[in-house]
Amino acid sequence: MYQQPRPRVENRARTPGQTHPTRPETTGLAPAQPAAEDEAVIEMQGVYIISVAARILEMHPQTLRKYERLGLISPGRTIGMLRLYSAEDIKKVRLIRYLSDELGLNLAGVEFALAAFDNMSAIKQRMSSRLDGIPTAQQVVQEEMDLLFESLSLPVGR
Amino acid sequence: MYQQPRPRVENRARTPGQTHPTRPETTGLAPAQPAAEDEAVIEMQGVYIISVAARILEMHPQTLRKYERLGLISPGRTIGMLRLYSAEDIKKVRLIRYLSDELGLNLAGVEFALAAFDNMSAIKQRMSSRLDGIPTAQQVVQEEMDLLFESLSLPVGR
DNA sequence: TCGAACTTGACACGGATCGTATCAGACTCT
DNA sequence: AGAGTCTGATACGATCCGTGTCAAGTTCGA
Repeated sequence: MYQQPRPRVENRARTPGQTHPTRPETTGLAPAQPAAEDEAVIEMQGVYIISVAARILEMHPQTLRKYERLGLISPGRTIGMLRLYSAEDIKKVRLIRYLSDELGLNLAGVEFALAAFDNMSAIKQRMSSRLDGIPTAQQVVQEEMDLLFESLSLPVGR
Repeated sequence: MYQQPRPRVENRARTPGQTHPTRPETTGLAPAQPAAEDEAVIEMQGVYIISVAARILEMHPQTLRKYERLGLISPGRTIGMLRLYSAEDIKKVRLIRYLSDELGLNLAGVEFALAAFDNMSAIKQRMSSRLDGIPTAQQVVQEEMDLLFESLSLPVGR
């Protein structure tokens, strides 16, 4: 049914606390689609409230909230502060779950891996940019960095 | 009889079917340092048996053995199979402890981080090598990759 | 406006991990 | 000979993680 055991460590990464979330004014995020029975329809919308996202991912809603509390994901919000999970968010949760379940990382490790992944992407971008006039070198960097991503058992596209 | 808890690296090939650490004949694993006759093998320039290494690191010997069992470190051996920790090994244990204690990674995360680090070093090397004729590009790669190491809070020199 | 579903924080559980500790029996090295 | 190390096995107390529940308040579609 649900998930099995996980490793350890719980820590930082949190936005400055407030007793209650402040609504971001008139932020016009598209409201979640009402609960249609057909999940295919729901998936096509690309934005889901937590209960739908949890169902899609087959994970407990509390787990998704915890991931957010730890700063691993940052789903959008409705004007009324309801969480809205985009396709990107769903994808990221799947990556988190892979790192946790398959590789056995705890959440601190997941945080580290995600940061490493982001930094690698950024550096790859910077190198490519700085090698603008040298296509040969750009090619090399492209190939090798993709190799690096592969070696970490991480999907290249995020 | 070996690792079950997690799909983890279990290596350090050992001759199977032997009751106990079999000494690999007279040619087997030599101490980390080639020359061995002089003085006790134990005390040679930066090479320590487990009890000494544990004292230096202020860690439990069993913890060091566990790290080795998980493939995180690979100390040398005397002809009699006693573990010999080189300065490099000590350094690596300190890195492991940093990742574990300071960053909160579990051992699976440490394994991931060490692998990532090794892969990054290797890729950096490969890029530099392939950019042999383009010193400008080599410079860029050098700088950016060092930046990447820094961003991971990892010591550049291993 | 009603009610379902959401928000928050808090607390607790079972299982797993990790460092530490101990045991017995065999072996190494001074 | 004796201290120290080797092996595998077992066990412990903390801690972590996913899950679950609770109360009290809010949001939003119908």
